[in-house]
Amino acid sequence: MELALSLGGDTPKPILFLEKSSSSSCSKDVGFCMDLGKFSEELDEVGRRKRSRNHQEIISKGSSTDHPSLQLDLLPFSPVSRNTSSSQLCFPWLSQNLASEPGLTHGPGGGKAILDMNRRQLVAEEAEEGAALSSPNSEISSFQMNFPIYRNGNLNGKRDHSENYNSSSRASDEEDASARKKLRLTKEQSAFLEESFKEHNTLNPKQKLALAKQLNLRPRQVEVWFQNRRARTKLKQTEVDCEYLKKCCETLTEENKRMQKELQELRALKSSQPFHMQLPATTLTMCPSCERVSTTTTSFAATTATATPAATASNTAALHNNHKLISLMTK
DNA sequence: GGCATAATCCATATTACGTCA
DNA sequence: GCTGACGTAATATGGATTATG
Repeated sequence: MELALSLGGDTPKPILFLEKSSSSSCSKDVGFCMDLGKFSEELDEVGRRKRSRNHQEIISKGSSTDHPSLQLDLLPFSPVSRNTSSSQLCFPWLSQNLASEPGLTHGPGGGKAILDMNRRQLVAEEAEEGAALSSPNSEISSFQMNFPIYRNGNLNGKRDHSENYNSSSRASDEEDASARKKLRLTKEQSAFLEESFKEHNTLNPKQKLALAKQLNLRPRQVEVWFQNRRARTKLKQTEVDCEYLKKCCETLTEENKRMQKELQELRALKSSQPFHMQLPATTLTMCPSCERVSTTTTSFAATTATATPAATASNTAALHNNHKLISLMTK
């Protein structure tokens, strides 16, 4: 399915060619490649979501768009057919559409370059990666965007698995077609994505496409990167929160211990006091004005100490005021 | 307007690959 | 060279939201 990408949908280099062309396969003004890229991505997305459920849905989706020439040929790229021999992957529409495209006048051998690139990549890579990851040696590499593609750490020259992707080794490596490929982003790409993430941790479609174009990645890769980045951020935040709660727990435990100790001391003190000084006095008081009954709990000593007639009268007045307030509030 | 369906985006869990000690 | 740990790209899945008929 993702071979649609090899048409240049998500590949910046062909975009430069094709944006200028008046697309015969696309009725929109956006341009063949951008639109096709979106379509490819949609197919990719839908395929990813639906392929395990019902491949027929992909067909129906494809047929409902403005790109009737694409949908049927994309079907072989379902995981079921991942083991399909790359030599069997014939896409007549690819050569027809590109080679015969009137707008594709990009210098001598340009169309052939694309075809060659596609052919190489068809052989060299899984179809799903298609032309999104173009060979640095491609004739059209001069149209490279700001961020060239480096596979498998080739940037630093630490590893060079490129030979694993050439036709000779790959041809005998058909059984590996089902193996998942993993692109290691370059430092520049990661840094750029990080900067973008700082500005906004979610992407709208335009931003996604722009980033993808600028970084020479597929929009889906940008999307996945942001998803994973959000997940990492959340994970780290969770760790920070966990640490904070852990410290809070420790603090509270310490405080609990301290208060338990204090309680024990108070109990010990209480047991050493005379009985009448120990118990708090709970008294029922009736308000003489509204005849409300309220409970007041004070220490016996405090009760006796403040039980002068004047104080009692003042307390009664205050109590009645409280009752009036309560009555107003509860109305 | 209410409903069903599809499409899209996102979060989350998981897998698998690349790197390094 | 082998191996395990780790980071992370990629995948799978389901929920929420929105658009469409």
